Amino acid sequence: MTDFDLNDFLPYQLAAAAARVSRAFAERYRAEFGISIPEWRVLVHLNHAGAVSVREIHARVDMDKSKVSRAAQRLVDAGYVEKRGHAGDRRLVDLRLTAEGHALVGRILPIAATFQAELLATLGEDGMPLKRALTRIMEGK
Amino acid sequence: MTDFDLNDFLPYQLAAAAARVSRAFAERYRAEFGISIPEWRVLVHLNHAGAVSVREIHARVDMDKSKVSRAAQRLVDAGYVEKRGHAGDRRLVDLRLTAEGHALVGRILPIAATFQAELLATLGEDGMPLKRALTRIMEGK
DNA sequence: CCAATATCGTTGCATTTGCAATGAAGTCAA
DNA sequence: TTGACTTCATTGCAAATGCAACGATATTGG
Repeated sequence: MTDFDLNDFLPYQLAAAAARVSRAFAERYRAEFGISIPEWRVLVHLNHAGAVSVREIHARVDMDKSKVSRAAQRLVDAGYVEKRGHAGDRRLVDLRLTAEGHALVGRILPIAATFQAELLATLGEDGMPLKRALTRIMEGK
Repeated sequence: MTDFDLNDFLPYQLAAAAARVSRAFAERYRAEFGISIPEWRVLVHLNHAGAVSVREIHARVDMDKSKVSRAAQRLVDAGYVEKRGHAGDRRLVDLRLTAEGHALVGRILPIAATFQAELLATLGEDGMPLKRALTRIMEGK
Protein backbone atom coordinates (compact mmCIF):
# COMPACT_ATOMS: atom_id res chain seq x y z
CA MET A 1 0.00 0.00 0.00
CA THR A 2 2.82 2.35 0.76
CA ASP A 3 4.11 1.74 -2.74
CA PHE A 4 1.65 2.95 -5.30
CA ASP A 5 2.75 3.78 -8.80
CA LEU A 6 0.67 6.37 -10.58
CA ASN A 7 1.59 4.75 -13.87
CA ASP A 8 -0.32 1.64 -12.88
CA PHE A 9 -3.39 3.56 -11.78
CA LEU A 10 -6.12 3.27 -14.35
CA PRO A 11 -7.64 6.75 -14.01
CA TYR A 12 -4.20 8.26 -14.50
CA GLN A 13 -3.36 5.99 -17.41
CA LEU A 14 -6.61 6.93 -19.08
CA ALA A 15 -6.07 10.64 -18.57
CA ALA A 16 -2.49 10.58 -19.74
CA ALA A 17 -3.17 8.44 -22.80
CA ALA A 18 -6.19 10.53 -23.74
CA ALA A 19 -4.21 13.74 -23.40
CA ARG A 20 -1.42 12.38 -25.55
CA VAL A 21 -3.71 11.14 -28.28
CA SER A 22 -5.74 14.34 -28.28
CA ARG A 23 -2.63 16.48 -28.52
CA ALA A 24 -1.30 14.44 -31.39
CA PHE A 25 -4.57 14.57 -33.27
CA ALA A 26 -5.15 18.25 -32.56
CA GLU A 27 -1.77 19.10 -34.03
CA ARG A 28 -2.82 17.58 -37.30
CA TYR A 29 -5.62 20.00 -37.90
CA ARG A 30 -4.85 23.04 -35.80
CA ALA A 31 -2.02 24.15 -38.01
CA GLU A 32 -3.83 23.31 -41.22
CA PHE A 33 -7.40 24.28 -40.44
CA GLY A 34 -7.14 26.51 -37.39
CA ILE A 35 -9.79 24.79 -35.32
CA SER A 36 -9.71 23.58 -31.75
CA ILE A 37 -10.94 20.35 -30.22
CA PRO A 38 -14.28 21.78 -29.06
CA GLU A 39 -14.81 23.19 -32.53
CA TRP A 40 -13.90 19.87 -34.11
CA ARG A 41 -16.47 18.11 -31.96
CA VAL A 42 -19.19 20.56 -32.88
CA LEU A 43 -18.39 20.33 -36.57
CA VAL A 44 -18.45 16.56 -36.59
CA HIS A 45 -21.65 16.36 -34.64
CA LEU A 46 -23.35 18.82 -36.94
CA ASN A 47 -22.16 16.81 -39.92
CA HIS A 48 -23.56 13.68 -38.34
CA ALA A 49 -26.81 15.02 -36.94
CA GLY A 50 -27.83 17.91 -39.19
CA ALA A 51 -29.46 20.96 -37.61
CA VAL A 52 -29.38 20.61 -33.85
CA SER A 53 -29.45 22.79 -30.77
CA VAL A 54 -26.69 23.66 -28.32
CA ARG A 55 -28.48 21.50 -25.79
CA GLU A 56 -28.40 18.51 -28.12
CA ILE A 57 -24.68 18.81 -28.72
CA HIS A 58 -24.06 19.30 -25.02
CA ALA A 59 -25.93 16.08 -24.27
CA ARG A 60 -24.24 13.99 -26.94
CA VAL A 61 -20.70 15.16 -26.96
CA ASP A 62 -19.54 15.49 -23.36
CA MET A 63 -19.10 19.24 -23.39
CA ASP A 64 -20.45 21.86 -21.03
CA LYS A 65 -23.14 23.88 -22.74
CA SER A 66 -21.14 27.08 -22.38
CA LYS A 67 -18.27 25.34 -24.12
CA VAL A 68 -20.58 24.32 -26.94
CA SER A 69 -22.03 27.81 -27.15
CA ARG A 70 -18.62 29.44 -27.43
CA ALA A 71 -17.24 26.90 -29.87
CA ALA A 72 -20.33 27.32 -32.04
CA GLN A 73 -19.97 31.09 -31.99
CA ARG A 74 -16.35 30.85 -33.12
CA LEU A 75 -17.45 28.58 -35.95
CA VAL A 76 -20.16 31.05 -36.93
CA ASP A 77 -17.58 33.85 -36.97
CA ALA A 78 -15.34 31.70 -39.14
CA GLY A 79 -18.18 31.03 -41.55
CA TYR A 80 -18.42 27.29 -41.00
CA VAL A 81 -21.71 27.24 -39.11
CA GLU A 82 -24.89 29.23 -39.24
CA LYS A 83 -27.37 29.86 -36.49
CA ARG A 84 -31.11 30.07 -36.95
CA GLY A 85 -33.98 30.35 -34.56
CA HIS A 86 -35.82 27.08 -34.18
CA ALA A 87 -39.30 27.08 -35.67
CA GLY A 88 -41.83 26.51 -32.93
CA ASP A 89 -39.62 26.82 -29.88
CA ARG A 90 -37.83 30.12 -29.92
CA ARG A 91 -35.60 29.24 -27.00
CA LEU A 92 -33.73 26.83 -29.24
CA VAL A 93 -31.07 27.68 -31.75
CA ASP A 94 -30.62 25.49 -34.78
CA LEU A 95 -26.98 25.11 -35.67
CA ARG A 96 -26.10 23.81 -39.09
CA LEU A 97 -23.05 23.62 -41.31
CA THR A 98 -22.60 26.12 -44.08
CA ALA A 99 -21.23 25.07 -47.45
CA GLU A 100 -17.79 26.06 -46.19
CA GLY A 101 -18.41 24.00 -43.08
CA HIS A 102 -19.28 20.94 -45.14
CA ALA A 103 -16.19 21.45 -47.24
CA LEU A 104 -14.03 21.75 -44.14
CA VAL A 105 -15.45 18.59 -42.60
CA GLY A 106 -14.93 16.80 -45.88
CA ARG A 107 -11.25 17.66 -45.75
CA ILE A 108 -10.78 16.76 -42.10
CA LEU A 109 -12.67 13.48 -41.92
CA PRO A 110 -10.19 11.52 -44.03
CA ILE A 111 -7.41 12.76 -41.78
CA ALA A 112 -9.35 11.62 -38.74
CA ALA A 113 -10.06 8.22 -40.23
CA THR A 114 -6.41 7.74 -41.09
CA PHE A 115 -5.36 8.83 -37.64
CA GLN A 116 -7.65 6.36 -35.98
CA ALA A 117 -6.59 3.57 -38.30
CA GLU A 118 -2.93 4.17 -37.49
CA LEU A 119 -3.70 4.22 -33.80
CA LEU A 120 -5.62 0.96 -33.97
CA ALA A 121 -2.83 -0.58 -35.98
CA THR A 122 -0.32 0.13 -33.24
CA LEU A 123 -2.66 -1.41 -30.68
CA GLY A 124 -3.15 -4.64 -32.56
CA GLU A 125 -5.48 -7.09 -30.94
CA ASP A 126 -6.00 -4.86 -27.92
CA GLY A 127 -7.74 -2.26 -30.05
CA MET A 128 -11.21 -3.75 -29.98
CA PRO A 129 -11.23 -4.57 -26.27
CA LEU A 130 -10.06 -1.01 -25.70
CA LYS A 131 -13.04 0.37 -27.59
CA ARG A 132 -15.38 -1.97 -25.75
CA ALA A 133 -14.00 -0.93 -22.40
CA LEU A 134 -14.31 2.76 -23.23
CA THR A 135 -17.86 2.27 -24.41
CA ARG A 136 -18.71 0.49 -21.20
CA ILE A 137 -17.23 3.32 -19.15
CA MET A 138 -19.37 5.80 -21.04
CA GLU A 139 -22.51 3.72 -20.63
CA GLY A 140 -22.04 3.04 -16.98
CA LYS A 141 -22.69 6.56 -15.94
CA MET B 1 -17.37 9.09 -45.12
CA THR B 2 -20.12 11.63 -44.87
CA ASP B 3 -21.39 9.74 -41.85
CA PHE B 4 -18.91 9.83 -39.06
CA ASP B 5 -19.99 9.31 -35.50
CA LEU B 6 -17.83 10.98 -32.89
CA ASN B 7 -18.82 8.27 -30.43
CA ASP B 8 -16.99 5.69 -32.52
CA PHE B 9 -13.86 7.80 -32.85
CA LEU B 10 -11.15 6.51 -30.59
CA PRO B 11 -9.54 9.83 -29.60
CA TYR B 12 -12.93 11.14 -28.58
CA GLN B 13 -13.85 7.95 -26.72
CA LEU B 14 -10.59 8.11 -24.84
CA ALA B 15 -11.02 11.75 -23.91
CA ALA B 16 -14.62 11.35 -22.84
CA ALA B 17 -13.99 8.21 -20.80
CA ALA B 18 -10.93 9.70 -19.17
CA ALA B 19 -12.83 12.86 -18.25
CA ARG B 20 -15.66 10.86 -16.79
CA VAL B 21 -13.42 8.63 -14.72
CA SER B 22 -11.31 11.54 -13.52
CA ARG B 23 -14.36 13.51 -12.49
CA ALA B 24 -15.77 10.58 -10.58
CA PHE B 25 -12.51 9.91 -8.81
CA ALA B 26 -11.84 13.57 -8.07
CA GLU B 27 -15.22 13.89 -6.40
CA ARG B 28 -14.23 11.22 -3.94
CA TYR B 29 -11.36 13.17 -2.49
CA ARG B 30 -12.08 16.79 -3.29
CA ALA B 31 -14.88 17.06 -0.77
CA GLU B 32 -13.08 15.03 1.86
CA PHE B 33 -9.47 16.14 1.47
CA GLY B 34 -9.66 19.34 -0.51
CA ILE B 35 -7.04 18.46 -3.09
CA SER B 36 -7.13 18.70 -6.87
CA ILE B 37 -5.98 16.25 -9.50
CA PRO B 38 -2.58 17.92 -10.04
CA GLU B 39 -2.03 17.90 -6.29
CA TRP B 40 -3.05 14.26 -6.07
CA ARG B 41 -0.51 13.37 -8.73
CA VAL B 42 2.28 15.21 -6.99
CA LEU B 43 1.44 13.62 -3.64
CA VAL B 44 1.40 10.12 -5.05
CA HIS B 45 4.61 10.59 -6.94
CA LEU B 46 6.37 11.95 -3.88
CA ASN B 47 5.10 9.01 -1.89
CA HIS B 48 6.43 6.67 -4.53
CA ALA B 49 9.72 8.33 -5.31
CA GLY B 50 10.81 10.13 -2.17
CA ALA B 51 12.54 13.49 -2.49
CA VAL B 52 12.47 14.62 -6.10
CA SER B 53 12.62 17.79 -8.13
CA VAL B 54 9.90 19.59 -10.05
CA ARG B 55 11.65 18.52 -13.21
CA GLU B 56 11.48 14.88 -12.20
CA ILE B 57 7.75 15.02 -11.53
CA HIS B 58 7.19 16.90 -14.76
CA ALA B 59 8.96 14.16 -16.68
CA ARG B 60 7.22 11.25 -14.99
CA VAL B 61 3.70 12.42 -14.52
CA ASP B 62 2.56 14.12 -17.71
CA MET B 63 2.25 17.60 -16.28
CA ASP B 64 3.69 20.88 -17.47
CA LYS B 65 6.40 22.05 -15.13
CA SER B 66 4.48 25.19 -14.23
CA LYS B 67 1.55 22.98 -13.27
CA VAL B 68 3.82 20.90 -11.07
CA SER B 69 5.34 24.01 -9.55
CA ARG B 70 1.99 25.52 -8.66
CA ALA B 71 0.51 22.29 -7.35
CA ALA B 72 3.60 21.76 -5.21
CA GLN B 73 3.34 25.28 -3.84
CA ARG B 74 -0.29 24.73 -2.87
CA LEU B 75 0.73 21.53 -1.08
CA VAL B 76 3.51 23.38 0.73
CA ASP B 77 1.01 26.02 1.83
CA ALA B 78 -1.32 23.28 3.04
CA GLY B 79 1.49 21.66 5.02
CA TYR B 80 1.64 18.40 3.08
CA VAL B 81 4.93 18.97 1.30
CA GLU B 82 8.17 20.68 2.15
CA LYS B 83 10.69 22.23 -0.16
CA ARG B 84 14.45 22.15 0.34
CA GLY B 85 17.35 23.21 -1.77
CA HIS B 86 19.10 20.31 -3.41
CA ALA B 87 22.59 19.64 -2.08
CA GLY B 88 25.09 20.08 -4.88
CA ASP B 89 22.89 21.62 -7.56
CA ARG B 90 21.23 24.72 -6.28
CA ARG B 91 18.97 25.04 -9.29
CA LEU B 92 17.03 22.01 -8.08
CA VAL B 93 14.41 21.92 -5.39
CA ASP B 94 13.84 18.75 -3.40
CA LEU B 95 10.19 18.16 -2.70
CA ARG B 96 9.23 15.69 -0.02
CA LEU B 97 6.15 14.75 1.97
CA THR B 98 5.77 16.05 5.49
CA ALA B 99 4.33 13.83 8.21
CA GLU B 100 0.92 15.31 7.43
CA GLY B 101 1.51 14.57 3.78
CA HIS B 102 2.29 10.94 4.51
CA ALA B 103 -0.81 10.70 6.67
CA LEU B 104 -2.94 12.20 3.92
CA VAL B 105 -1.59 9.81 1.31
CA GLY B 106 -2.19 6.94 3.68
CA ARG B 107 -5.84 7.89 3.88
CA ILE B 108 -6.31 8.44 0.17
CA LEU B 109 -4.51 5.42 -1.24
CA PRO B 110 -7.05 2.87 -0.01
CA ILE B 111 -9.79 4.93 -1.62
CA ALA B 112 -7.85 4.98 -4.87
CA ALA B 113 -7.25 1.25 -4.77
CA THR B 114 -10.93 0.59 -4.14
CA PHE B 115 -11.93 2.93 -6.92
CA GLN B 116 -9.67 1.19 -9.41
CA ALA B 117 -10.84 -2.23 -8.29
CA GLU B 118 -14.47 -1.27 -8.81
CA LEU B 119 -13.67 0.14 -12.22
CA LEU B 120 -11.84 -2.98 -13.29
CA ALA B 121 -14.69 -5.10 -11.99
CA THR B 122 -17.16 -3.34 -14.26
CA LEU B 123 -14.83 -3.88 -17.21
CA GLY B 124 -14.44 -7.60 -16.68
CA GLU B 125 -12.18 -9.31 -19.12
CA ASP B 126 -11.58 -6.13 -21.08
CA GLY B 127 -9.77 -4.56 -18.13
CA MET B 128 -6.35 -6.02 -18.78
CA PRO B 129 -6.33 -5.37 -22.54
CA LEU B 130 -7.39 -1.83 -21.72
CA LYS B 131 -4.40 -1.35 -19.46
CA ARG B 132 -2.10 -2.89 -22.05
CA ALA B 133 -3.44 -0.62 -24.76
CA LEU B 134 -3.04 2.48 -22.61
CA THR B 135 0.50 1.47 -21.72
CA ARG B 136 1.31 1.02 -25.37
CA ILE B 137 -0.07 4.44 -26.20
CA MET B 138 2.14 5.97 -23.52
CA GLU B 139 5.20 4.10 -24.69
CA GLY B 140 4.77 4.81 -28.34
CA LYS B 141 6.00 8.36 -28.39
C1' DC C 1 39.57 31.13 -16.82
C1' DC C 2 35.70 32.74 -19.10
C1' DA C 3 32.20 33.50 -22.38
C1' DA C 4 28.49 31.06 -24.57
C1' DT C 5 25.00 27.78 -23.81
C1' DA C 6 21.86 24.83 -21.27
C1' DT C 7 18.93 23.66 -17.35
C1' DC C 8 15.97 24.61 -13.34
C1' DG C 9 11.95 26.54 -10.98
C1' DT C 10 8.99 30.44 -11.01
C1' DT C 11 6.11 33.92 -12.87
C1' DG C 12 3.42 36.90 -16.39
C1' DC C 13 0.05 36.72 -19.58
C1' DA C 14 -3.46 35.52 -22.72
C1' DT C 15 -6.70 31.91 -23.31
C1' DT C 16 -9.79 28.31 -21.78
C1' DT C 17 -12.60 26.24 -18.50
C1' DG C 18 -16.46 25.18 -15.27
C1' DC C 19 -20.02 26.96 -12.69
C1' DA C 20 -23.54 30.01 -11.47
C1' DA C 21 -26.52 33.66 -12.74
C1' DT C 22 -29.26 35.87 -16.18
C1' DG C 23 -32.96 36.87 -19.35
C1' DA C 24 -35.96 34.99 -22.74
C1' DA C 25 -39.27 31.56 -23.85
C1' DG C 26 -42.21 27.61 -22.94
C1' DT C 27 -45.23 24.55 -19.84
C1' DC C 28 -48.50 23.49 -16.59
C1' DA C 29 -51.97 23.69 -13.13
C1' DA C 30 -55.42 26.28 -10.80
C1' DT D 1 -55.43 33.81 -17.96
C1' DT D 2 -52.06 34.05 -14.70
C1' DG D 3 -48.37 32.87 -11.78
C1' DA D 4 -44.96 29.44 -10.51
C1' DC D 5 -41.82 26.47 -12.44
C1' DT D 6 -38.83 24.58 -16.11
C1' DT D 7 -35.76 24.83 -20.06
C1' DC D 8 -32.71 27.16 -23.25
C1' DA D 9 -28.53 29.79 -24.75
C1' DT D 10 -25.52 33.24 -23.36
C1' DT D 11 -22.53 35.72 -20.31
C1' DG D 12 -19.72 37.09 -16.02
C1' DC D 13 -16.29 35.70 -13.29
C1' DA D 14 -12.85 33.32 -10.78
C1' DA D 15 -9.71 29.61 -11.29
C1' DA D 16 -6.81 26.68 -14.14
C1' DT D 17 -3.99 26.03 -18.14
C1' DG D 18 -0.13 26.24 -21.62
C1' DC D 19 3.51 28.74 -23.21
C1' DA D 20 7.11 31.93 -23.24
C1' DA D 21 10.23 34.69 -20.67
C1' DC D 22 12.97 35.44 -16.72
C1' DG D 23 16.70 35.21 -13.15
C1' DA D 24 19.65 32.05 -11.04
C1' DT D 25 22.74 28.40 -11.41
C1' DA D 26 25.63 24.77 -14.02
C1' DT D 27 28.12 23.08 -17.74
C1' DT D 28 30.95 23.20 -21.65
C1' DG D 29 34.28 24.57 -25.28
C1' DG D 30 38.12 27.31 -26.35
